[in-house]
Amino acid sequence: MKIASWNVNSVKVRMPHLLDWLKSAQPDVLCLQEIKCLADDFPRLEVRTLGYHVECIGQRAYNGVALVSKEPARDIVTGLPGFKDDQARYIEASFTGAAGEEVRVGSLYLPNGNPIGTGKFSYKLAWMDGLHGHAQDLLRREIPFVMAGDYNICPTDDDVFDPVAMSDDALCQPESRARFRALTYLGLTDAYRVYHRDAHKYTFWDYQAGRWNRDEGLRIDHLLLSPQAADRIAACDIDKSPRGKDRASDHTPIWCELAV
DNA sequence: ATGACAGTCTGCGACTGA
Repeated sequence: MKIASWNVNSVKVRMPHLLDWLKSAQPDVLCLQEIKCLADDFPRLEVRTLGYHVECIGQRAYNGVALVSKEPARDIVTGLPGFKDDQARYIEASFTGAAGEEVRVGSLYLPNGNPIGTGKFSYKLAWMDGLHGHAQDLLRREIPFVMAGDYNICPTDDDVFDPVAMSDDALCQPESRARFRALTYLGLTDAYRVYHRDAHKYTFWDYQAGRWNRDEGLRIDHLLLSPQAADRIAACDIDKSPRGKDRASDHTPIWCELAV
């Protein structure tokens, strides 16, 4: 089962790239973030033409997350359980692997948190605490699950093109990183690091200052795997090709393959 | 250097993002 995550920065604008990527990459489940529209305005028909189902939670102009899947989603949950949130940042559902095994997949868009020292940063930390609590609940079920999305966290300085320039950024704060590590201490695995140990591998490049052309980016989109999912991981990589297109999102997809 | 991005709607400027 191929599971991917991509912050598309407006699903309407990115529709051609989204359709191209679904056709070429053939993910079983694609988690989208920043669809930036109401759920009713998601361009479902085009995606349906390729055989994919859509479940999403949206809002006007900002945020919004979706699950795009070959198989219909089951037991859908919208909003991070146990966390009162007026922003559309979480959706989760179950899918069935080839061997008939249930896999739970969450698509999350963690708050950016800038600038630090404001309510935006405390909201980010509270959201991460909520995610930690929900991960604990899912772990008790002992089923394979993947928490996929834009975490807005660079786990270490290796994940940042210029750690000094980013030292005051919410994406690199010790409090943000500690909470990301706490998820791994629960037993979750950063799928990318199972296969890739090298520094300076990115999933995001700012539109400004020629960051893409200079390969100056951030690794902020992550696939966190439960122990039962990590036991079945067969591959994981970042697909940089969509970022090089005209009118690209500032993020590019990350995907993993689970042998289920 | 009056610059150098890209989405959204309160829309032709402000807000948000990372």
